[in-house]
Amino acid sequence: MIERRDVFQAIADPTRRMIIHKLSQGPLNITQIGEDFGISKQAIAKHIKILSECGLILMSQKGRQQVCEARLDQLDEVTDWVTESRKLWNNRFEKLEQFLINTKKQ
Amino acid sequence: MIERRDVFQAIADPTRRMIIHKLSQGPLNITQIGEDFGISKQAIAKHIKILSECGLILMSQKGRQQVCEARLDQLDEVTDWVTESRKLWNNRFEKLEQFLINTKKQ
DNA sequence: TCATAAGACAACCATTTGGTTGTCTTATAT
DNA sequence: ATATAAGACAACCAAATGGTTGTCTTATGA
Repeated sequence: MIERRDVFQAIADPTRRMIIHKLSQGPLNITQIGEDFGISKQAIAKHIKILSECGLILMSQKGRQQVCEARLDQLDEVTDWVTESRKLWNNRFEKLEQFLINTKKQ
Repeated sequence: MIERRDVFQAIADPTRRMIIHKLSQGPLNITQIGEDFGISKQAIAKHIKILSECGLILMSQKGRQQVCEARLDQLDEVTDWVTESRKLWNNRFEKLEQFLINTKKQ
């Protein structure tokens, strides 16, 4: 099995997508993030760990609080892959056409 | 736990991303997709099932072959979410600014 | 015609995932 | 000064994931 724990896997979980959405509007600590979610603070902390491990959020200490800040540049990896796949997909007919031309030649 | 098995989860696996990449260039049957991957045909078939379940590929019978064709429109869901999050994130300073203005007023 | 290749179906397995609870440390606010 | 809130750390758990192998059915091509 190949190394996982990348941006794609990070945004695969709906809870983590909601966390990112929430943090997009400004930094929050772990307790604040946990509000509105029906899960324990520990569960949130685990999600935070995953998100920070792949660079989607930045942590900073502020007293006893752990402040989380979104850092969405890494999402480029996702849009890049989608764009690339879409590009290939849109060209798929050209490939077919080329094949038909080559076949006719013979 | 919330319902998973969506496009985000489908593209979370690197093998499935490679399958999509391969199919972006034209339809293939399951055996053909399996070539170059170091895993069993059955494993490939499982990935195909997941991808077709969330509409990223279309299946069609051709004799005893199962032909798979990419259908990447569903990836909009991903780009839409990324775009939306990015938009919020880019506006986060305006929010802060507004807060500071309101604070000064008092 | 008949061996064979394509793939469905099922059982199984180890690891990962997403969550829980409990204990411990340490800043903070009254 | 001290109760308390924030969160780290660890152990635990059920379910999901990504893979395997074996058997069975059925089109196909020599």
